[in-house]
Amino acid sequence: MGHRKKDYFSVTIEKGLSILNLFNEHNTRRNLTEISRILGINTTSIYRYVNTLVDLGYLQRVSHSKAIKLGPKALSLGYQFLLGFELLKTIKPYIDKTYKEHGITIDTVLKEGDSLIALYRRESKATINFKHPLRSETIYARATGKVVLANIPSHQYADYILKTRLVAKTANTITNKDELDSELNIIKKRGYALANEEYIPGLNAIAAPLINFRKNKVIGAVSFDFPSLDFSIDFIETHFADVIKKTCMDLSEMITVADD
Amino acid sequence: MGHRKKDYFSVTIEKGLSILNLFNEHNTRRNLTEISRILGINTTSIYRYVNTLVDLGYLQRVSHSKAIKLGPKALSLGYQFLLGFELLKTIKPYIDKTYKEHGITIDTVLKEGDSLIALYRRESKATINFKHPLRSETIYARATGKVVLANIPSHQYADYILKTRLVAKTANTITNKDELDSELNIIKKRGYALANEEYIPGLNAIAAPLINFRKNKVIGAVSFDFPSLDFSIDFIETHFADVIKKTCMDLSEMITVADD
DNA sequence: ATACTGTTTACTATTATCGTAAAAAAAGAG
DNA sequence: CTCTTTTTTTACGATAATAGTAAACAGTAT
Repeated sequence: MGHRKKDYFSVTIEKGLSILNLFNEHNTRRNLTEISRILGINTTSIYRYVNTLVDLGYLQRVSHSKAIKLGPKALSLGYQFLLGFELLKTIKPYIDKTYKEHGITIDTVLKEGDSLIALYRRESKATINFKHPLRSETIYARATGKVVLANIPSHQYADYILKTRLVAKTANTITNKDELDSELNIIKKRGYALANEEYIPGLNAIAAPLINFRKNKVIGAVSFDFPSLDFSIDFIETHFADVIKKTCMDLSEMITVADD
Repeated sequence: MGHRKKDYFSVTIEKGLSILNLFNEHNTRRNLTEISRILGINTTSIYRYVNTLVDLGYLQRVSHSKAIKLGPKALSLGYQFLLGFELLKTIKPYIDKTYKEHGITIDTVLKEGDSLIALYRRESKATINFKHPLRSETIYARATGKVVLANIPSHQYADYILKTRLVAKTANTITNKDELDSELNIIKKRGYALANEEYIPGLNAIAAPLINFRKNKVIGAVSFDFPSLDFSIDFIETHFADVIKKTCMDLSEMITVADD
């Protein structure tokens, strides 16, 4: 019986990748025990896996220490992934063009389960560098997240809202489910979402959804981000609502065509 | 006996990663048989592995076709790798600063076995976009490669030159071993390498090595790239030799400290 | 010295994977 | 549309890879 998730699934590969996933911007170094503890896998197994990954060059031992860090192979695989990701290739030129036209910060995200994944970002020099995470779970607090939630099928939203606790990221985060409901209704109708410092203090945003028209499914969102000090929500809405709707409509068409 | 490379090495992980490695800028889609053929692994095994990677989100089936492409998990892992790679974090601010000061195209590469891996690149707007590969094997034809070769231990160079056939990338590529030898001697002495359209027609470059002083080992190189039409080799040498030497000296110090 | 924490090695039982073979599903040809 | 060819998916027994215990080893702190 074992605990194989299903047939034709390789648990070993899953474990190997879960190790690589432990390394990121905030955790550049880890040791065996730490990895073993986090993943709940026997030290000896971790030893074997890490050894393998070191041999292959994806990980590297830090000299004179037991710490392990990412190796050069990881770097080149990283670049390969970015360059080989079709959706990114499709949207990048268009985002770049829009960025040049308006000189604003543009954030593109992809829906993955109940999270958002950073797809591509261009930053206005004027903006303070707001640090968005690569993957964010608190999607109800972001313009991109709200516009995604507003466009998923209602049963899917019901599931989501049932298991999600609305935690305040800032003073403005919507933490009441009824309030979120009616906000999402408005968003769905008008085709874009606004976020008034709901995610990060000092950050205002407007977002519209990316839709695969063939499957009639929301797959992500695009947002324009502004420092709230210089750009009020009203100003953003009057000046950028049409732009972002147009941007997302164009991108959605490109995506639908590219996605077969 | 099997064919385990050694104990404490997981063949399965190696295979899983070799599949992911097949996807890149030029090959965004592949099918099972293709993967099986390239890697020389049984179709059924590939089926299991690909299934796993699809389940985990690293790969994605293209709808209404048997093709497979990279999935969102691959994208986020890609970003994670770039952000989590310590060396990149260390050198990036300095390269950015140098870029801003001089407004030239700067290429940073890492030595990995007998290849060079792209570490970080800033491009001058003025330059035509020369497409450097992420990983290049013909290192004897590049300024960065030559400066690396000039600084590896002589026995290592002997090994390298024995197994390498010097193929002409352009009319100017050095394809004679004796000629390369004396060129490398000069490079070693003066501390920087010049490449006069040896790699890509129309591209001139000057490069200096990145050295880990503690281990006394060359780990990569930095080059400034110029369109040969506007920048002669002589001009580049007189104006940028000192700059690149200083740049690499500073970076080498940072690297030595950061690398424990 | 001694205890403590973390890494590496040795060694079998277990079970995941391999690989043959055959069924099913697509794709292509006529 | 039918037949052929190619590709994907399932089934299953043999085999070899991995898990995991236990113990040795290395490094660090007390």
